[in-house]
Amino acid sequence: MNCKPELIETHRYCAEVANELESRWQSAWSADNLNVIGNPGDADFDSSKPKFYCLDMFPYPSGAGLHVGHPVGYIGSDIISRFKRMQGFNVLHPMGWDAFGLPAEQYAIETGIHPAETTRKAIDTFRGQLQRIGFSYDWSREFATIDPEYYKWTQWIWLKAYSAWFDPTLKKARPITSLIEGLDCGEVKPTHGKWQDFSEDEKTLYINEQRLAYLGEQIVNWCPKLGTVLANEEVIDGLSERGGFPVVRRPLCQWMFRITSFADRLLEDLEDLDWPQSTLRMQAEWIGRSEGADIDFSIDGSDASIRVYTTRPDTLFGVTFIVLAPEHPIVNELIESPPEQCDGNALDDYVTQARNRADVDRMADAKGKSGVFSGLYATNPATGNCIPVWIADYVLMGYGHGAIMAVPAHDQRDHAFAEAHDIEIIEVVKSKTNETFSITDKCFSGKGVAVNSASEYISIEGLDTNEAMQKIIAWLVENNIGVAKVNYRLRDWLFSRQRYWGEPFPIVFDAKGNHYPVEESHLPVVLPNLENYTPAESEDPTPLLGKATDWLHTTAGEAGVDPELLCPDTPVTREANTMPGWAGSCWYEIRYCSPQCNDRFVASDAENYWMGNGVDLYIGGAEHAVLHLLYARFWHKMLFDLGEVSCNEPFQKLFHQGLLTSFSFQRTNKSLVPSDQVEERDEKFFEIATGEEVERVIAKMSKSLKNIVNPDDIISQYGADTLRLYEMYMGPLEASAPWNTRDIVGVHRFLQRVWRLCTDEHTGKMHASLQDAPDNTIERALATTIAKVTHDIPKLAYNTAIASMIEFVNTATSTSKLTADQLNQFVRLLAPFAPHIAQEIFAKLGGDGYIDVAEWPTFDPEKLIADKVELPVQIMGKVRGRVSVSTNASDEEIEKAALSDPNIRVLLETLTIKKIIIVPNKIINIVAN
RNA sequence: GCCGAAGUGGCGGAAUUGGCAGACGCGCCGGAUUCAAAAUCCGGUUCCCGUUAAGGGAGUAUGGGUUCGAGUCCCAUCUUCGGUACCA
Repeated sequence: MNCKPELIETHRYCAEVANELESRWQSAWSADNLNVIGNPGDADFDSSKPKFYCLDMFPYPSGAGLHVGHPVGYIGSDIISRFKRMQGFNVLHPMGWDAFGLPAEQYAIETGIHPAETTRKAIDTFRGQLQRIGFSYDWSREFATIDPEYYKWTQWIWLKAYSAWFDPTLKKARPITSLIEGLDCGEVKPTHGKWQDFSEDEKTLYINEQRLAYLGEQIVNWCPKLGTVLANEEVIDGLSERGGFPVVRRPLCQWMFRITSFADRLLEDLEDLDWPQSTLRMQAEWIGRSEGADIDFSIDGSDASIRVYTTRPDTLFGVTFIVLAPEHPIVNELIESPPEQCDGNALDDYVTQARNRADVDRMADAKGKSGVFSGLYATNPATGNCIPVWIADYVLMGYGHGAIMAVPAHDQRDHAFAEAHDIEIIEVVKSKTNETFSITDKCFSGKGVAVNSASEYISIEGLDTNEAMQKIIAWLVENNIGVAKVNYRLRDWLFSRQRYWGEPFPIVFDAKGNHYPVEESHLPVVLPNLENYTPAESEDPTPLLGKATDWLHTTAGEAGVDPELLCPDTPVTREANTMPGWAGSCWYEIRYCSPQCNDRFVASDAENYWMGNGVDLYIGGAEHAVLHLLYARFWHKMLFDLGEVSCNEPFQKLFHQGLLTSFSFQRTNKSLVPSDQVEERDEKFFEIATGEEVERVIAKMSKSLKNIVNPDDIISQYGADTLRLYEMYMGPLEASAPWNTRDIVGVHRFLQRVWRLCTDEHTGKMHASLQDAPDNTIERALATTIAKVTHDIPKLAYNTAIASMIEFVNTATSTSKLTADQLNQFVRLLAPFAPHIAQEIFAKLGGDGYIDVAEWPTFDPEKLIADKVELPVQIMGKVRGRVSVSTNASDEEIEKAALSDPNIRVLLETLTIKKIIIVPNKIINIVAN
């Protein structure tokens, strides 16, 4: 007898077999362009078929390569894409690279290697790793944001915004020429003065101020030593996170986007989107629309006044002080000539300190409620009372007018400040429900009834909050003190960076500082090479591209400025700032429709077909819930208004995949131990160095914790199909779950059993045992599985779909009565999840062509209905027995069956039946006592 | 602080509208097979009491409530994770 182990193992589904067949089919798919999809107008493209545009958030290709967390969302999108293809959809499923960004630039600073070189290399690594997982991307549509043919159009879109304004009457973006025409013919009035009286320079200035992309001053965190601007989170206590150098907050003139003009539409249009509730809410809160009033407080002994914004004008009688942000314009004047009661030096110190603190730090000592008295007094217009003006950093310059009317009785922060600085607290709103409430202990910020709210000027005494607000606003307007106002938290978008590795702006400046756009024919403005990438130490913010002097200084003609605007030999300076990382990701979903189009940013008919009502499914991490998704929506709306795209919203349905976490180990003092320094003994974990027991906890995958898992390793051990299946089987796609290498064997064994259903492991041949006549149990199990998988895939409930397939295979294995046709149907169900093994078995069964284009199995609903059903019988909600009845039995029959059950009969002997509840095909509950 | 999400066996997780809690997988236990082991196949596996069994009790973070019936609905509390803006 021959029992050499290697012979027995030869035809078992294992890593070698998986890897062999996976590479073989991947090559075949690629050679036959299986996943290349055409566009409307192409010879073999059927545009009468429904479309499904399934998009992944494209990755930033880091030098470290993929880890197993990256593919989670990609596997999810691949499954539904393959499913839709089998259901007869035209599926657009592309992939590309978000390739501008800081890490490559940092690396270039350290090594001198051009970011393009490292980025291209990283892209190759990523592409290779993704392809090995067997995704059905149409790689012919691949592009990177750093491709000049791509960023040419990023620059072009920016020019569109530069050449547009927001028409407040039509509530949409329009070409800037329509503004100029409107102003010239008097249809549009400037916000101040008469257009005819404007000088040419004033006119230009005014027009420039109206552009959707405009130059504005913004405060930035400048670190002179590092020669760079830092993000808020990179600044800790006024020092740079990297190196600990001083950081100053100072204004800088930069390109901005007028996203605030679109605030209303960005908010309203959220309603029609099929997005996670939590994300919709986060976007809405970020936009932060509020209704209230602007109110002017006159300063005593001066003609000037302070304008504040409030959401609660009804609390005007309770205003006992005013607070200005340290950055408020009046504060500068105070420092220069301090009033009598104001300590100018102390104020100067406070303002300097506050200005250089990040908002995060201001937030940190919320309890301190620091502030300085300004020496000024203002008048409360409702009471005529004289109230002090304070300066405190809990008021931010970036919101409202940088000044507030403080109502300590009804605002948490004002209350804390008043307590700290001994300022009067006057209650002006009484809660309708909580009568025993004491305003000296804490504030009441809800709505209620106005009290203490009458004076010789106006009374709102006894009015409900809403009525009170209306009445006081009417009075404010009548007396020219204030006006109703809608306010947004959203600020205009700062779009300049002083970096190298980003898209250059297609714009130049003349000697006087006037700006001129580069004409489309001269796009792209290509990023010049630099000798080295280290920023220069400097007191003034300087863009890195300023080093490329040859490129920087040119002539209008060479740069491509319209000769009618500027004589071609005029010397000009190029814009040396670059666009931020967000730029490329703001419109990539559009470009995928026709990535090779070179006469337009997208071919209209392709955009029309694929974008239709927007991307049908957009999968990506929740960390992009606000910024990326808001910015992309803004660009899309702008392009829609200007007639460049056909729909109003880019992403119809959005899904966030969960974070893939990993295990880590924690000492008793809560510090973490890298995973390679821990050993497992008897299901307990010990730190090797100390022998101390450590606790296994969930943590993010990180280099320092040594708990990163590389998909390549998993594939070489089990194959790509096992990796795909495991990542989807771990739990719901939207939930975070810890990677546990131990569990992978489960799905691998499942694939082995699938393999064994048709393959003799000794010979590698097809089983002769496949039946001809279908068995009823198997038929029903198969129908159930088809129903479950077909139902679960559109919900992206892959874990339960896989569980039902496992159940089917277990049934098929234990009965061994499967027919070739049943197996064929089953592998078609499996194909979206584990495409390679499914394809191999499909081919072995004599399937025609590729399984990817085979038909999705259907089932006869009749087969799902059993003729008998077992019902649990409860007495007072506890299961005491079970009866078997026919599915269509009447309530009387069921009741009779339940009461005649011996167990039930015994139990009921001492009880009186009050009621019997029968839930059809579910349960019987006898109410008795 | 505020907002959002979530707490179910030893572990990952199942559970249409309130209707048999623990599907499926891992791990563990037992059996078949084997000289033996691996692999495979079959069976068991929430906890407690019941020496086995029949059976009983408890149980979905905690404490209340609604209901014939609650993992699911309501109120309060605790814990964890994610987001963040002292937003007037």
